[in-house]
Amino acid sequence: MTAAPQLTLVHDDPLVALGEVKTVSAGSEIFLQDQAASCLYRLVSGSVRTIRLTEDGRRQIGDFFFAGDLIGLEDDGAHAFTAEALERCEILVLRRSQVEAAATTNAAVAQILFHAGAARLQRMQRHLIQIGRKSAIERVAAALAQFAERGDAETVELPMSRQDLADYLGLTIETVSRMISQLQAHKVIRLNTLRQLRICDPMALRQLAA
Amino acid sequence: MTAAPQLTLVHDDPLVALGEVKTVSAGSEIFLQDQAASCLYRLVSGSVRTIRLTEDGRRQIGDFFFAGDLIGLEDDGAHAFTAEALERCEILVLRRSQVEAAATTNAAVAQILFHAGAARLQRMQRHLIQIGRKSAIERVAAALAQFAERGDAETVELPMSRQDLADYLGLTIETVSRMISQLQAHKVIRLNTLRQLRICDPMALRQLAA
DNA sequence: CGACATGTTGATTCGATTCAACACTTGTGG
DNA sequence: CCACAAGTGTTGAATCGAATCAACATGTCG
Repeated sequence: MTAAPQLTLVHDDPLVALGEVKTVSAGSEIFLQDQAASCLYRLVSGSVRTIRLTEDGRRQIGDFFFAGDLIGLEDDGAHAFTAEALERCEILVLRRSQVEAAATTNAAVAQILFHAGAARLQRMQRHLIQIGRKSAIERVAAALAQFAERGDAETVELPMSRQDLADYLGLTIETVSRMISQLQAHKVIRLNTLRQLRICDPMALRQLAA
Repeated sequence: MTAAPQLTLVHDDPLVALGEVKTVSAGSEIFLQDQAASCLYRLVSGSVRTIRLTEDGRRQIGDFFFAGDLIGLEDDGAHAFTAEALERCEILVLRRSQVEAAATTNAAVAQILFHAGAARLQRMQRHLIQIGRKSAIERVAAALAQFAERGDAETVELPMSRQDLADYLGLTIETVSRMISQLQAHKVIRLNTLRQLRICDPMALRQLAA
């Protein structure tokens, strides 16, 4: 479950031979909603959000991605979401056709795709429960706890805006803000800056995340 | 997107050789939450729901499955959900290890797994948006519209209870009931029985589904 | 420094939940 | 076959949590 360190990842990764690494600047798009999905992307460094905009302007964040994650797996024909770099990113760009071909001859590649796909589905299921059956405070606590798992320290970086968080959790920006304030008031977390916080009471956070 | 007729499916399916068909009676479990996920299941006939129960008793339906669907794809180590037959079902039981092995030598099998996985992810994304960003009436309308796509007639069978629908949509049973009543009052649908309805105004339904 | 974007906080409103009563459907045994 | 009971679904009234509307604070960047 825990991501291998980056360097190891890049060197061991049998996918590396199948594509090339590109650098993407903060805020720019990696692929667009409704575009043909001819590529897969392995995020080498940085962080990415996937967004879907509905006709009437509602916004849903599909997920946030970090180093090691495979992006674009769910898009068979066309991309259902737009992927945007939250900060400067390095991404390994892979032709979908090439990867699928490789998977039939190289068991390691097939393994990677299976596991990445299954992991993706499990993350989405967790996300579904978060959104479908949890209160505002639980959703925010769960999201923070989740980000904390990534960086193993108790210091959590939030590369995304409050609006992103809101659209990820199916809440409004005001509610997210209120819940974060509430967590602070209860000494569960402490904001260093708006985008960086320390988890003071991990137990309480996990409990709230339910 | 539209499921092939059952017979064709079973005969053409390269997975058939890899497993055996079993019959499951209504209400019984196909696999259990947190159980080791050693098998995949191809639903040959009938319908299935996947459920997750949280410690504190909240219930979330992962999805409903119908003939042709592949169940258990998302579960790499252990099953995140319990799968239960909504009615008498025939299921093709496949050893996961065997299928994965077959995928590396048989491109058709690999294809099936990729496509099924991608389709699953896309359904979940749609589900996520439904739950995260839609009102009660939109969620119910979207769910009915979705079921209507399956059976190509305007008559829709609902093999699941109102409670299932509620837990699928992240609503309460009362709200689901109210929304269905409302759709009836507006002549968008008409209940034949509690579990079977006719869509009188497909345009309006699609519009409400947003 | 000043301007604009981002985030916070408060007051009010609104939609969905909760609690409660009632209706319908289904299955069982007398 | 009917009576009854249990399960399932519907409807109404009151409540609650999150959204909305609005003002203000803070952070960021030219």
